[in-house]
Amino acid sequence: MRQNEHHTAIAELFEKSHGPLSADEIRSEIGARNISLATIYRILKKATEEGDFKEVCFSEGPKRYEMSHHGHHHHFICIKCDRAFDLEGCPGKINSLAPKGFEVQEHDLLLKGLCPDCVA
Amino acid sequence: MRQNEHHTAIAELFEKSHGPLSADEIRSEIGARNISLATIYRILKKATEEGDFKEVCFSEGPKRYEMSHHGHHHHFICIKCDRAFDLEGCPGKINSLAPKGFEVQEHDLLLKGLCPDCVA
DNA sequence: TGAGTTGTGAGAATCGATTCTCAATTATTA
DNA sequence: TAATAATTGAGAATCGATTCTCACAACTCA
Repeated sequence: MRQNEHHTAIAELFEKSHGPLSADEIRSEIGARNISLATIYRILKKATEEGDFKEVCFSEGPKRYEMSHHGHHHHFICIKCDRAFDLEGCPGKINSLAPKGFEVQEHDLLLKGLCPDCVA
Repeated sequence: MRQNEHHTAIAELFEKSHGPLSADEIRSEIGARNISLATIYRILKKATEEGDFKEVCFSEGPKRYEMSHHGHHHHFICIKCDRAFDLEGCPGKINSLAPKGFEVQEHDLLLKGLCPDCVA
């Protein structure tokens, strides 16, 4: 596969994914024999710089990535299977939690618990 | 200093701090000549296990710690000086962002931007 | 086709954070 | 006090994540 194909394959993965994926998750999904981690990181870095993909950092674990054209949203992470899920919506007024003097530029919200698969 | 004194010194740091501190920040505050990182990590680990201190993980950077007797609250992190600050309050209903089937156990909220010192 | 360019895999190297090792120090106990 | 036990600092070792290296393979296009 060539760079563009890799890029496309990863973008397709994102589109059908429940949430952001880590380099390692991408590798497992694509199939370890078909792409090396180094290449995945190269694609991710390039696409992130170009604005196609977006980094999503959680408090623990590796960085994850998603398509950057998603609107503002938050995530749920399963404490059992470690998968991340997109959540729709965002409670307003979050930024007003900061006292005067602080200049809020963005906020992250992460819910943790069990995903439907792991609840069962 | 002996273990209890270290513990006490760190707890006092927390009490007068604006927010959670990393091992390295604790070291700078206490004074590098008086305590080694290894010892700080030892104290932090022990006190965390015993429930005195609590880990606070942000998406980037090292773990930070705070007194565990603080009530539920969130944090602000300054993108310039990297310091973390406690925020009071929490918008309710956050957990209801998760769709049916998800079992929410906790949530983290992090505001990012410039602290008063760095705005100036 | 062939010279030059670009992309690749595999594994080594690096990164920051944290933990481990171990000899030296300090406390505790008999 | 002497023997024993616990704690410490300094730096080495380790950790998972990511980046780098480099020989090789696959493109480009004249």
